[in-house]
Amino acid sequence: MQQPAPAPKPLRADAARNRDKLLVAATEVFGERGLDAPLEEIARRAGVSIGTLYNHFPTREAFWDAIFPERLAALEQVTETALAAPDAWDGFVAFVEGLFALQAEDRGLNDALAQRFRAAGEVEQACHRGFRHAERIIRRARDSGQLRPDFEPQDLVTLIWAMSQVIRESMEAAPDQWRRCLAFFLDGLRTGAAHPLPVAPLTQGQLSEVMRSR
Amino acid sequence: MQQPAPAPKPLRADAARNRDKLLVAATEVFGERGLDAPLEEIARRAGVSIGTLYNHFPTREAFWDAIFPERLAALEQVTETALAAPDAWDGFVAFVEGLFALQAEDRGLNDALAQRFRAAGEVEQACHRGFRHAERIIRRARDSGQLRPDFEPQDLVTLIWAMSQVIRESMEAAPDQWRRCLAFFLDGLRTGAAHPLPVAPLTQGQLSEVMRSR
DNA sequence: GGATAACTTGAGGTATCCCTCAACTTATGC
DNA sequence: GCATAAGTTGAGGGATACCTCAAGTTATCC
Repeated sequence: MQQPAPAPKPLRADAARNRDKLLVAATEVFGERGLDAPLEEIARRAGVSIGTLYNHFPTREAFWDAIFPERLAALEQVTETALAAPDAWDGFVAFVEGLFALQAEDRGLNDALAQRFRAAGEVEQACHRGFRHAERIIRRARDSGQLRPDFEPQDLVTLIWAMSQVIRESMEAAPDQWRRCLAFFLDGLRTGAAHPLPVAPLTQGQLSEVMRSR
Repeated sequence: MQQPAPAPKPLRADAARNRDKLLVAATEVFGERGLDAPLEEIARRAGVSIGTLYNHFPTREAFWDAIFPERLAALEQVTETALAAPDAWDGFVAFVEGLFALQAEDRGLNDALAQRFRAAGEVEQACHRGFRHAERIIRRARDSGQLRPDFEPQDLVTLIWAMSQVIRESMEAAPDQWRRCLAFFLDGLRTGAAHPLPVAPLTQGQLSEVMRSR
């Protein structure tokens, strides 16, 4: 029923070793320098020629497909913990804190979630699933009366944009600052803090346009 | 007492014309594409060779020094309006809204204020002055009891990082979204909304380190 | 150990952007 | 008008990064 891979094709021993070295290097390099890091740096750090890199990963995106599922699994862990929290607000807070903590650990993930790079394939799938789960966390917190009722799931996207920049800029000099910024933001998301909003949330169309570009 | 310019040197008529065309083009190009726009695009749009561009503006920063003082004057206008507001909180809100509205109009200014590029010379001076004024606006709003007392002037820097990314990402598809995001944030900055913060504000040292890098 | 398919290599072509400078053009003052 | 200083030009050299492919190397199977 699932037809997993058309032709798994076992790799030759040396090729498998090189693939692994490339993946390790790519994880490091993307994590440190972001998703636009030069591929040649990855090849160099893996101790492999640029040709071999392209042999195993014909595009930059192929790396992402190989790297991010694991990272996004960590995110799913965060999601589950959040949904399991006895208090809905605490769950919501745990979710965003966990999410941003992951982004703060990995510049590549930060770039990916901030939509600074067009996700495709596996990564896009996982993002969709993640967003679906986030919706549940948001609705639950709203229904409990603690998260302000006009905070829509789309607003999470905006929040991620905002925090991703704070994380990026303060990463070296003050790696915890994003928590302070988030705390301000969260204080504005409590029902008791809510004042009328001046602008409607992103529409579905705007959302996908925003995702499409770049 | 002031010794304004060591040698003003009147330009030849055609040179002055070219300089103007370059400034107009640079304002457009930086405004549309950000501070890392290719200089060759500016020369092209000015209808002038790349050599002439370098003749008038030997570095990218020279353009900024020529362009931004005017833009930053608009910011000073915003500042004054904010300080003149009868209500201190309204003044604070007017200040941040005015600031981000300017950033939303001009990708270059957005880049500059988000510290995405090392400012130097005139621009840096103007930023310092602007920050000094912002401090007064913040203190005034705190003293009035409306802005939460633990919001420090340094936190404005973080807020600017956050909003600059939101502005950049939503610029085309939903150019007003930043106002919604800011509204959430502002609701968290009212005294009534305040909960204890988990992290201390940026120290002076961290602040200047952050400014130094990139 | 040899044949063969699998894999690796890295020089080199493309592209973009930076910046310079020797040769040319033109405004200006006499 | 003409001499000259002022200004303009754009080819070209330097960097960086992308990606390809013909030639060379190596694991694997018998």
